[in-house]
Amino acid sequence: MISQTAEYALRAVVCLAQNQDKPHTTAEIASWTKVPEHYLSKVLLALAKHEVVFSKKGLHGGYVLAHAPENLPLLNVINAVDPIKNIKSCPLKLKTHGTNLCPLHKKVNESIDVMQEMFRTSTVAMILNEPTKSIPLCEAIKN
Amino acid sequence: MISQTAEYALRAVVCLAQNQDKPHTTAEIASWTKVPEHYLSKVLLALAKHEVVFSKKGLHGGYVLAHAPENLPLLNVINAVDPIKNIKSCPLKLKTHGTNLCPLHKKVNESIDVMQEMFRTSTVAMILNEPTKSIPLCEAIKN
DNA sequence: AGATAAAAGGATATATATATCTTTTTATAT
DNA sequence: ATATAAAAAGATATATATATCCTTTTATCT
Repeated sequence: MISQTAEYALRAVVCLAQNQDKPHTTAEIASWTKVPEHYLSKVLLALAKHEVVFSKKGLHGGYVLAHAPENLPLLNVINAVDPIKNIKSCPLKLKTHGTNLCPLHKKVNESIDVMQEMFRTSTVAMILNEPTKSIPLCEAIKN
Repeated sequence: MISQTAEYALRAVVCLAQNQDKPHTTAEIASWTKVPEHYLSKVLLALAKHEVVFSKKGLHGGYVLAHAPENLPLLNVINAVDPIKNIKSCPLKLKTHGTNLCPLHKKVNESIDVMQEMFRTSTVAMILNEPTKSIPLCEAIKN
């Protein structure tokens, strides 16, 4: 339901949230998240453009989170790379429908709304703090 | 959130549900639903393979619904052409995670579940019967 | 049986998403 | 100032989804 690119973006952001000590390079993040490095570079670019992350150029540069994990909904991350878009008007371009969606498209739209709402109300902090055996991106397992 | 192909499939099925008098040809359905005819032909093939529709070959043939609209969840239509798949195991192939998803992938999976549930509990009949000004696929508007 | 209408199937084209590689620009530290 | 590390940008490749066209098979009617 979310694109591969959005999944990559989420991984990168979770990774940065787990390592807020200093900027991290694309290469580092790629290795941790198992995302193809040069593709990740584009993903991080998009995240920077949307101010989800902050990029620091030059020596000892890299990427850092632009917001505290508590203030960073997953939806913002997804929308930076692959926006979840509502249906605004009839996909069949039926003139009489226009912006008044028929039941079919209302239902499809409703599902999009629900999805947005789920990701809007889930922050990166929630992902980090949820009690679990499997730590995101890490082989380690809690006891 | 659902693919173009899934949208086409939904349109075709709603169209057949609105016209259950006799089999309808790919060309007819294409014209009503505004789906590219030759692409629709493949979509209908997939729907037939999954027994969502029934195909009748030869003269006066075409496609008919294989089930009453009341017994046809939208999910069945979508899954015939573009299955909504849950995440079964860690996308990073982390050995220690395996089938025990981390919070990030649990959340993503949860959103997939919700989506499935919405389309599972919505039937084609519900789409047809919902009171509305905009009738699916039709320019006509109710008063 | 023959003509015809329709689905089924195969081959190909186009567009979009995903991925890789190389060069350029920018900032930092010495 | 210079060297270096890093992001940014550009160009290209690959894969997948979407779309089109053409041929073959199947069923129906006269």
